[in-house]
Amino acid sequence: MTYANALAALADPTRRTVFERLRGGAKPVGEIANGLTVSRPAVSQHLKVLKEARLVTEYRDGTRRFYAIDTQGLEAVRKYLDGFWDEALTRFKAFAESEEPRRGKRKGKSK
Amino acid sequence: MTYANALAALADPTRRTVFERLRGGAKPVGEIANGLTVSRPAVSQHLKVLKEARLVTEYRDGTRRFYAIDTQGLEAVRKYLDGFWDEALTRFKAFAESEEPRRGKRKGKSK
DNA sequence: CATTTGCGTAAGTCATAGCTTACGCCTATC
DNA sequence: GATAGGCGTAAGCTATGACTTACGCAAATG
Repeated sequence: MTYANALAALADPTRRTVFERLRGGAKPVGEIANGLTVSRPAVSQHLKVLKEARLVTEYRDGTRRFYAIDTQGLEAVRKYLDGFWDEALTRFKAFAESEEPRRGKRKGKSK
Repeated sequence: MTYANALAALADPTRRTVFERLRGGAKPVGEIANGLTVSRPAVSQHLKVLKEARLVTEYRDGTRRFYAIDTQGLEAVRKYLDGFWDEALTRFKAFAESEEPRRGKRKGKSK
């Protein structure tokens, strides 16, 4: 059930920011934390969560710890989401959209 | 930023259960809540969150409210995740994997 | 028109998640 | 071998989110 951990990990905004900072490639913790509003220990804690969710990998070089994106967690989430694109689902969706207007008022407001 | 709401919505286990119950097609609230460990009002609150995240749509039939999966939220998340599959990323991943063993100990243990 | 069915919403409780500061462990360097 | 850099972890605080019960509203039903 890695997809569950990955979803929970990606749900937090600052943790997503940490994760997104790894887009360009592997970075040590200090560099990741630099410029963020939260403290460096907070970043360490986020990285721990991301690691357990298979979203990042870690390797050490001297005194530093480099973190890089791990595609395992991403793939797990992707697979989970793909399970909702069944033809049965989209077929129903088409049905609902043609049925709904007859029922009456759809709430057009966004938020 | 719908993907952010969708990720937050899918992070909760019981909310995911609610969402997954819509796989077979649209269902009224009572039917969704039936068999779950949480109360029906709790389900209503979850559906509200899912709706704001564009993960479900709602339409009414008499006194009932039917909920069905909305692919908008799913697509938003999918797009977000796809942004991490850049060639630059996978290229780096290959680099890291060839570089890492030389550095020494990789932590092979899972949890 | 009173009652029932099917919901959403309000209010309040409780657990948890994210943050901080303080501390301690490695590794490198002098 | 002492010092400094780079992190992870522990402990504690606080906000938030998931739940409950109580209530109220709209549509169907008699």
